Amino acid sequence: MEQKNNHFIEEIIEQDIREGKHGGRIHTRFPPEPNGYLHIGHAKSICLNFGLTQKYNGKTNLRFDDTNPVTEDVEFVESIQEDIKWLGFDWEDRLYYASDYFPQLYEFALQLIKEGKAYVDDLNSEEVAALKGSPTEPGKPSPYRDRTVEENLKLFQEMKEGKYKEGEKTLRAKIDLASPNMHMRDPILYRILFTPHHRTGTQWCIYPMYDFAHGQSDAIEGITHSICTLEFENHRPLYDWFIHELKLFPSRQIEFARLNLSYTVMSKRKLLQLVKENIVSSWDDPRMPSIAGFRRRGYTPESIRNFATMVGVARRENVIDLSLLEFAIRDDLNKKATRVMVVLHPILLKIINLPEDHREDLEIDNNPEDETAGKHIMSFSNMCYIESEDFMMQPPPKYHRLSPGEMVRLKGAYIVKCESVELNTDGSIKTILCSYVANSKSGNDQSGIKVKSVIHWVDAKSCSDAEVRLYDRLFRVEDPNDQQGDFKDYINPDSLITIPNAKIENFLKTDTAIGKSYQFLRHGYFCMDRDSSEAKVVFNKTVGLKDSYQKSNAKN
RNA sequence: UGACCUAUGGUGUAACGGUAGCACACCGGAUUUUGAUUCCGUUUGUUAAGGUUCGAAUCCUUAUAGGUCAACCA
Repeated sequence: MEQKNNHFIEEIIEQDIREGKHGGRIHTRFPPEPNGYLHIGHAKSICLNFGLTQKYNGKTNLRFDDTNPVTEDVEFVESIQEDIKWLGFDWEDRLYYASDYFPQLYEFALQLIKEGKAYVDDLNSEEVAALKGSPTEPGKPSPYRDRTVEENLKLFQEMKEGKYKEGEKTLRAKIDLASPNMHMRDPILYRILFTPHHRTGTQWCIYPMYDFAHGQSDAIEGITHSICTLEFENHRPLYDWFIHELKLFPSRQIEFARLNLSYTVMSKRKLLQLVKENIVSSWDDPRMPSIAGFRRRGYTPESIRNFATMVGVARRENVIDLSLLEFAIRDDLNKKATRVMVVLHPILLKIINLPEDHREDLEIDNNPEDETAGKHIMSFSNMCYIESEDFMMQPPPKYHRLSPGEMVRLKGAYIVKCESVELNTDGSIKTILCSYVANSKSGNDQSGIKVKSVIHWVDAKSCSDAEVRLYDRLFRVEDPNDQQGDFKDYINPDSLITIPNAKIENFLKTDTAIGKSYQFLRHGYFCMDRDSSEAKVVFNKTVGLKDSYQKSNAKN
């Protein structure tokens, strides 16, 4: 899916190339914190960063911004790498960690102290906050702001040696307490933390703040275009201050608007809450907007990359319609997915003018969109299951499916006519009794009969059972963040409906592998879930087919 | 009521002072052995008011609305 017009970041890059900035070199990075799984918003950023360097022949680093050992974990380091690879991007040999730079960052801190531009503060967090002022009032200096260089050097050394407790001391930059930008009011550079780090263990007990690590990490790696989301815009003057004071490589930070998707939440905190409180089964629950969730749901990397292109890159806040993502996956799977027949809510149909022992093999197209996809065999007898909603005793107007006296085609098989029904004692339908039109065989129809509808079916004598999990949007409201009360009050109670005994054609039992996508004819796209076993196959609904009949019904 | 940022159909996103276009959604129609796909078409928009200009979505001013910032989180 090519985009014709450049977005604003491409414009900046092309101008830099024209002007020969950094010798025309383009180098970006994707800098996740390993404290959760990646979500679709990260996917946008990954596609942006790696996509840009593919387009302009540059390089993209993967760098873990792991400056807070309290929340970070190797589980996330691993899942993040897996998700980026799955999306189809490669950082080659450029896997870095901000923690790799701890020694150098420490030297940077010493440099600032020696120049009188940083000081050790004894105030606790409440006291610091109290003196910081507010956006409309200037801050006040800490009583420790004017310590001598020697004293600061000694105290910072002692902080590093573990002589002080967590929270007892911090290192702060000495910038401007009256700045209208709160980030310039003597930001904290280092804090004391005794939690072991997932990579450096107990080697350090002082850790740089993100603001003191991120920009310098970019500079160390020679990142030319440091792309991040809008909320870091106010931090840029601080990063530029560090670059200037420490005389570092001048990476240029460019901010863009993060992705928001309707009917879901995107904050890591809220996603973590859904997992921790068992509202979803795991980080890769198919209802989660995590990359792992979409993967398990049956989304393809191509569809997500196309989606990322279609949403565009700009600087205004946005909420993308879920329907655009659904379009992207339907568009991709329509071209790729093998068509099979699965009956979700079966009702028995018996063909009365066929012998009890009739058996016939029919050839079914694997994909009418792809001539090279071939065919598969489906067996046919005098008994089959059809979808219960494809039959009505008293059909409403414009109902094209089966009802008494009416004809439909069984997809890939014959035209059948409903002659009567057999009822259970409670009045419900036990069996639909039909005659079939012998010379109407699919592909060789001599009957001349035109039917209004073609319905799917499976052979009742050879089909198997499968569990089918029908997924729908996780939230009932478009913007769960913008509601009264807790966002969890707006969970869609029907976001998962499990059908324990759907009827699947035999081919599907033997052909499938975990993660493989199919189109269940007239239903939607499904893929085999990792919960499948020999005894029971499980399918996840990726997305439904568009359904103009249901839509017109909903209107009436 | 501080600083910074943003404002184009329902949702996104283009138009680089010169015909407001594209995608999704929506609504019609054609085709169809998936009420799918495909194809065709309709409707819908420059936040407001001034200014500059032959000409403004675009430049300037003001207003309005929204976002970000006062973690020892990132």
